[in-house]
Amino acid sequence: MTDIFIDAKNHTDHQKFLKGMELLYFAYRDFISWPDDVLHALGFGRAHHRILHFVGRNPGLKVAELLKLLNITKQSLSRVLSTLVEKGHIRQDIGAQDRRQRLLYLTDQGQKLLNKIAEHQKEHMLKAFENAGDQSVEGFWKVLSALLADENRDDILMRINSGIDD
Amino acid sequence: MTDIFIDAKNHTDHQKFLKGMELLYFAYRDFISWPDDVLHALGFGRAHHRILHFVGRNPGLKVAELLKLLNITKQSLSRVLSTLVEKGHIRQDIGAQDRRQRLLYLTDQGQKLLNKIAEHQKEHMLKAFENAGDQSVEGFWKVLSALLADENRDDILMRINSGIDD
DNA sequence: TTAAATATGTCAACATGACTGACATATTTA
DNA sequence: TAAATATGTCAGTCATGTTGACATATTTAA
Repeated sequence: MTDIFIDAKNHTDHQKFLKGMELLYFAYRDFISWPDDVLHALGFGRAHHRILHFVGRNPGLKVAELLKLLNITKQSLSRVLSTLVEKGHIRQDIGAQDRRQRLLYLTDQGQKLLNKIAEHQKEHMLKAFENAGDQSVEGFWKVLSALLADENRDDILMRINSGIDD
Repeated sequence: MTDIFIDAKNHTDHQKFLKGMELLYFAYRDFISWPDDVLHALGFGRAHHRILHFVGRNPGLKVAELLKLLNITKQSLSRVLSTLVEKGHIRQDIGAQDRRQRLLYLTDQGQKLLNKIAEHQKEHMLKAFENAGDQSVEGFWKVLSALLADENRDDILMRINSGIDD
């Protein structure tokens, strides 16, 4: 690919917009929609994966926090979360200070499932990062951070970066 | 935000993966899911938007090409495309060389609708690009290009870059 | 010239993951 | 003790995808 296709200065605003929009659409699609045998064999879908992911990343997450992260209603969450609890992938502990709260944790089984699911995506993304180079990865992060909704940005960046500087 | 949160060298592979994955998820979601009054008032959804977009970008697109771009079945496309044709936003011309083909074009009405829909997203993305800077935008494009599925990459990049060097 | 392949469209049934509205229970707070 | 809060559940709906079967018009190949 010749440089003209990457050099942002050679693009009009409208071309930048179209390119960003289309690349984001196709790349997101290709990244999330791989043949997901593991999940499907268990009767799970992407909604289950998302819950496993965020509970794995935030052990002790409260139901209300998960709802806010996923930006869905409790009725939507209920069906999906219930099956994960029933099948022993997620554990719900009663809150220590507030006994109304349910604190969510992955069970060992849930952790194993999550690891298995993530394998392919991890490989895919790290290969892309390697091909693009560290400087491009930093640009990728910067643009994505800027694309976040203003109301969400601080919250999300804090969550995402927690643990990086440990 | 201190530099440590952006410097890729300070991340382990697993941290890079998690950060890329979550940022991509949240940024994509925030970018596509704005309060879409214009579409909704007409009884249209995101599927309609996608068709308007790709037909607008590729005038004379064949149905088969659109199906391949969107990666959906013709049955799925049918419902959505039909309503767009019925309501006068898309025109289907019979192919000149091959009369079995239907070549898709936006009508003036369709073009107006698309412009209206794109307004907010264009503003959102260009503001993000401005905040991040041209160098980051180039990194953003590079990583997204690398994230495309290998089978799709050449095709998609050719489409996306067509018109940039005119 | 006819048979097969191709491009498109349509009917029907189903899956997933969202939504709204109404209501129930347990627990904490004012 | 009453109100607010955190969670859960029932029931119905919607948007968008899927598979399978079949129909029509047109082009291509034997």
